[in-house]
Amino acid sequence: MPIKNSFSERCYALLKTVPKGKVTTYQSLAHALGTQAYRAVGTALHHNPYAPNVPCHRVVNANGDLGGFASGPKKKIALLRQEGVLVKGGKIVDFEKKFFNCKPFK
DNA sequence: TATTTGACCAAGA
DNA sequence: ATCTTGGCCAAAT
Repeated sequence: MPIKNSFSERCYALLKTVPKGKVTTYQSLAHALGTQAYRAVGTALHHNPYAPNVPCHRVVNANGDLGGFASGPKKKIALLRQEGVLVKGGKIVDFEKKFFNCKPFK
């Protein structure tokens, strides 16, 4: 019973569309999904049942801060670094350049 | 069904 | 600049 049309599933689907080397925000994801539930997005990603399949490390806070990560912030920084996104002092370097605004999800 | 919680955000002090 | 407060909405209990 694979296909579940829950809010979380939509988050993952949309998140998979974020290109490598870019980051998005919880707010952008939620807004693209047609809701204001930034927090619900965070909750969904924390569960993260599609672990490596979904690039949950590309999601950061709207103010350019690193945000959270289930396996610890170090891991998240390392993954971002591999994709060319640098993190300094818990902040995304050149956040505005790396930011990817999600398009509305059908 | 109701209450609580959370990988958030924005505004105020 | 930091800290507190209120608000948003889905998922878990």
